[in-house]
Amino acid sequence: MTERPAYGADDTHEPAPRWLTDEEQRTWRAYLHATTLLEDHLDRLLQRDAGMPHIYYGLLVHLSEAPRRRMRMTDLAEGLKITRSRLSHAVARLEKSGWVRREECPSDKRGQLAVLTDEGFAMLSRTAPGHVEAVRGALFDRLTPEQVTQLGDICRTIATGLQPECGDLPWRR
Amino acid sequence: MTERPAYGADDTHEPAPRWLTDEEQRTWRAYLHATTLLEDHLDRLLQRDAGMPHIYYGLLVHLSEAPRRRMRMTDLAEGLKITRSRLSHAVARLEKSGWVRREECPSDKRGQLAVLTDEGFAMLSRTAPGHVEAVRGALFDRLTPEQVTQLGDICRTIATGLQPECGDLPWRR
DNA sequence: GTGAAGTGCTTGAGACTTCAAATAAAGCTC
DNA sequence: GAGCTTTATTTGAAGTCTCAAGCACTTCAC
Repeated sequence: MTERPAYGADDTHEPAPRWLTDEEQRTWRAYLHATTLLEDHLDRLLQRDAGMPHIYYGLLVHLSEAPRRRMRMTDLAEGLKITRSRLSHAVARLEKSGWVRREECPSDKRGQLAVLTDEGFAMLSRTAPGHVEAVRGALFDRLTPEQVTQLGDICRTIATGLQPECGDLPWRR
Repeated sequence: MTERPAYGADDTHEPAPRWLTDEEQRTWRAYLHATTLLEDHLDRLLQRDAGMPHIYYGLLVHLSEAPRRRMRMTDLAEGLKITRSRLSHAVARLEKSGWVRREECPSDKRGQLAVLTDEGFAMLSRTAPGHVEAVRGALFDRLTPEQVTQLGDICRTIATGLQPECGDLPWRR
């Protein structure tokens, strides 16, 4: 994607782009393939077993772990690393399915709480084992324990660098 | 997502699910956060600079490297790890923008070739340096060379396990 | 308090993805 | 070479995501 290309004819006076090395390039493509395939795979499985894409499923899991199984919309969006708008649409959809319910926030009249319903909880109970197996089968059963540690470190580094609050670093242009 | 949960009440006679360990769980969440944030980040940048999501950009790059800058639809879909249907829609959109053109396949009348236009090539030349910088800034400049190697190995392992042809392994249920 | 600015959340339109169904051309078998 | 199956691709509808407004409430400063 970001390779030292045949294009990028360097007759401008821009500073020469630091193209990716061969290894970086191979790694980048492997990353794109792995993440594309894994997301598709999990989406397909959860669509079949729970009738929703896996980000929606993650939303329900997140709620299930919150005190009283409810959270402010903004906190939920931050926890899931998605925009409020996307969350709003997602909750609307999950509300229609009956897995989530909205409640007014007592302390702030602008606020809304997303609440996991009993039906939602029951659905998680049913589908969680299958989902764990899918994640294991695609990821953890294929990696060595060292690789799991490495992947965790790498992902934390990437995620940290992309948190919204780091929004105006130079490479964000 | 796939944790040892409060739900999953184990009063059934199913085999006990192998819940994720703490470290696996942390790694899994870090993975989800990193991939979500990185995809959003690159999408936003490329939407701004090239007017398309980064998978479409990847499509153009892939074409730019092919002999005569053209490829059969099916090969392109496989190379990008996306479905033919998605590719079909994507090419239709890129055709409207003028970056890609379709051609009949001489050897197989069912076939179509996606061809990168000169305008598409020029657009890549313009935007590639910025895109490399974005990928570097978010990923390679933050990882050690060892981590880049590790990430490559890990992603290749994941991707290999999810190739379409491995479609009927037990954990795919 | 009152107005200005900020925060929390939703909405609608347009773009993208998925899934299932449709078309058209190969290839295979008798 | 006539059917049957398979392969290559497209289409349309339904669902999801993004972006830019929009509305309602809160906070801050005077």
